[in-house]
Amino acid sequence: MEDQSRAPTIRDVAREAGVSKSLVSLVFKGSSNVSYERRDRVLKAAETLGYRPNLVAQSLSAGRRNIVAILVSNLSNPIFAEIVGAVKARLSDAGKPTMIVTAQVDNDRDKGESLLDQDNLAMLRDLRPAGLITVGTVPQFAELAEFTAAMPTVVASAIDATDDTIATVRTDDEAGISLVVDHLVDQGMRHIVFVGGSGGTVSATRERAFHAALRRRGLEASGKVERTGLTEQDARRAIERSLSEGESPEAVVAVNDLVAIGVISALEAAGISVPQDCKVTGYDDSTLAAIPRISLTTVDPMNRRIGRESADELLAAMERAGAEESAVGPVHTAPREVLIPPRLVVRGSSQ
Amino acid sequence: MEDQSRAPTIRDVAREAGVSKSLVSLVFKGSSNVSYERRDRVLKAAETLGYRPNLVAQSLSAGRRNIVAILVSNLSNPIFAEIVGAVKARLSDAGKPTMIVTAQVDNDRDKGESLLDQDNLAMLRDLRPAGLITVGTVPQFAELAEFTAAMPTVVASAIDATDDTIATVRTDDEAGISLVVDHLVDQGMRHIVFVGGSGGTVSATRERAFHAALRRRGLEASGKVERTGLTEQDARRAIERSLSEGESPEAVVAVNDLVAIGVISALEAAGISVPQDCKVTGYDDSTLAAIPRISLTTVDPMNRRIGRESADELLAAMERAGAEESAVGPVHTAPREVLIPPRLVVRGSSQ
DNA sequence: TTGAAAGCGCTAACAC
DNA sequence: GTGTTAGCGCTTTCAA
Repeated sequence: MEDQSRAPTIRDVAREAGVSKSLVSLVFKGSSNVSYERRDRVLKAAETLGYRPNLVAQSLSAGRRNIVAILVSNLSNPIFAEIVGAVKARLSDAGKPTMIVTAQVDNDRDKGESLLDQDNLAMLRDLRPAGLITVGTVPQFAELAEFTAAMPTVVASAIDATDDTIATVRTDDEAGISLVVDHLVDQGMRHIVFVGGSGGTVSATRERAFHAALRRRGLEASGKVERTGLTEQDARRAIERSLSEGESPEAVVAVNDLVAIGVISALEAAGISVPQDCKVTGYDDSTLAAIPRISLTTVDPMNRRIGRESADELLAAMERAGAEESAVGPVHTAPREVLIPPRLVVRGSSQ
Repeated sequence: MEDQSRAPTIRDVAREAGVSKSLVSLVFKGSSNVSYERRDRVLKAAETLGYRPNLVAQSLSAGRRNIVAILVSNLSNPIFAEIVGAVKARLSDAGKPTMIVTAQVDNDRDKGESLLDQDNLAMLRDLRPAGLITVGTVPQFAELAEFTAAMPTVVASAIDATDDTIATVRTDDEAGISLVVDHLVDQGMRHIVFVGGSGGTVSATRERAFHAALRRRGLEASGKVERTGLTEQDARRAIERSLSEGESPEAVVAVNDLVAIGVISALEAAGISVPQDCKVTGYDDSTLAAIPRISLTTVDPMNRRIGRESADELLAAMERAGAEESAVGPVHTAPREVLIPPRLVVRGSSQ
């Protein structure tokens, strides 16, 4: 048993193997310019000592930044778990260690305005990751400029990108909204209301898609829009208010599942039963939607695929960045906006 | 505008202020042994240069480890967001920067067995935080031994602690289960079934509490137990199976909200309506429970309070650890197991 | 191929 | 009070 009082360093390994520090470093970098015999000695020594390179020291020592940071918008959306899982799996396969940190925490003190977690960002910055993948809509995305300027960045499942050096991988909102609108129109629905968020690019995009889809079916006149917050409660209150002052719709296309559930709650509280009197659809295919008591027709954004392709985009961007250094001119290919075709999931709320 | 090509270092600040590196370091540490005039000069210089200490370098340079790590079990439970939010708020107030990382990711490749994310742990280890708070049940908790041995640790909302140097802050399961059992028995229920997980300390603890509560009401004979996985689907299937081979219960106490919802689904699929034919309760007071279509009677574990008190425990433990260094003998107070009294939330599923 | 030496940005004795 | 001097663990020229 070795001395466990302190983690072994590269120096310990060097001594044990009877070589220099630098040689050990080379071996762990996977350099090919090391004789087989010495590489073996080093590896053996590391093994017996239980040596593991110190990532912090690696980060500090200029340049070497192998790790990829995954910045998750927040902890309150289980959807992100799928995306992050897929991202991580892909990156692992490519030999890239990842670090998952959250961008923001739901602090009830500053209710409403969500803020970036500066502590986390500071740490991340000093760690100098080789690349960054943000998952979900990150508040104040522009504040990440020092990251996005310094390393390849991919935005997954959001429309945050502030400039065209950032690739985006997200659901094809147009296609998704089309799916539900067509599904409803095919059943004879004419007076359809879109319930979306009041701010945010996702809501805006889906709202636009809603109008486009109606137009395509020759129904541009009959589309109405209701804007609310993006939670079940907000949606419920907004619909309750709106019901009290107008006629009830034939069908509702909600911007996401949570809002859809709020809509259903409000409708049923007003004696309008779903789907008999009004059909409702969501977007996300969250676990909620599948619960029989809810049984919500929704759009599956294919989160795992979003994650996988985000990782691929980042890998490609990192490769490009690497090539650029050794090339004469910039080998820059414009980063892409990858739209993942979604899938309609029909359940009880719409038929 | 200063040179933006590289982040300013302590050296730049020292030069700008006309002092030595160490003085700058002292100022940023908040040492009182610095003349007012020089402190001011340093602060001014830092300001104009836009200097910010490099956390990685600080971590590496022995000893100084001011940051607290918050290790979140996983990304799929929104409950954790509340706890983490409260932890972070408290720690921030105490001037402790925090870093939130996830312990594990739902990787569908190793379905079933969830594993610790070794990349994240490696990074965390090398960062040498001053303290650790784990939130939720962390798989393979024993593997965190090198952390728990090296720094004050608090387990929030789980029963993971492997030894008595680790404090635990969690819901008082006994009290919580008592609340629901009493609520049901008071309504005349006699044949009550507990549906819990097959592994895991939380399930075991609540199951024990279930029996104790029945005993207290003189009903020890009538309690039955059904063990399943901890998801809605698992629970649904288990109950469907069990219904096909036995009589239906008067009431069900589920180990958590998700399981409760699975139970409700299975019961209603079998034509047993809730709450008319069978009452059901959950545990967690997740956002799900409040949705009108679900309207689940449940136990609110007071997550924000769990978070707050976890932070307090850690702060106390860190203080003790600090004092210990300068004291003659160990000033060790046994770490506590703090039980937070929960609150019954009565909704439609039980009345 | 290998080793020596100079840092990365910061902290912490130790002197002055 | 303030500056000097060693490192923390690692990478990376640059010679040999």
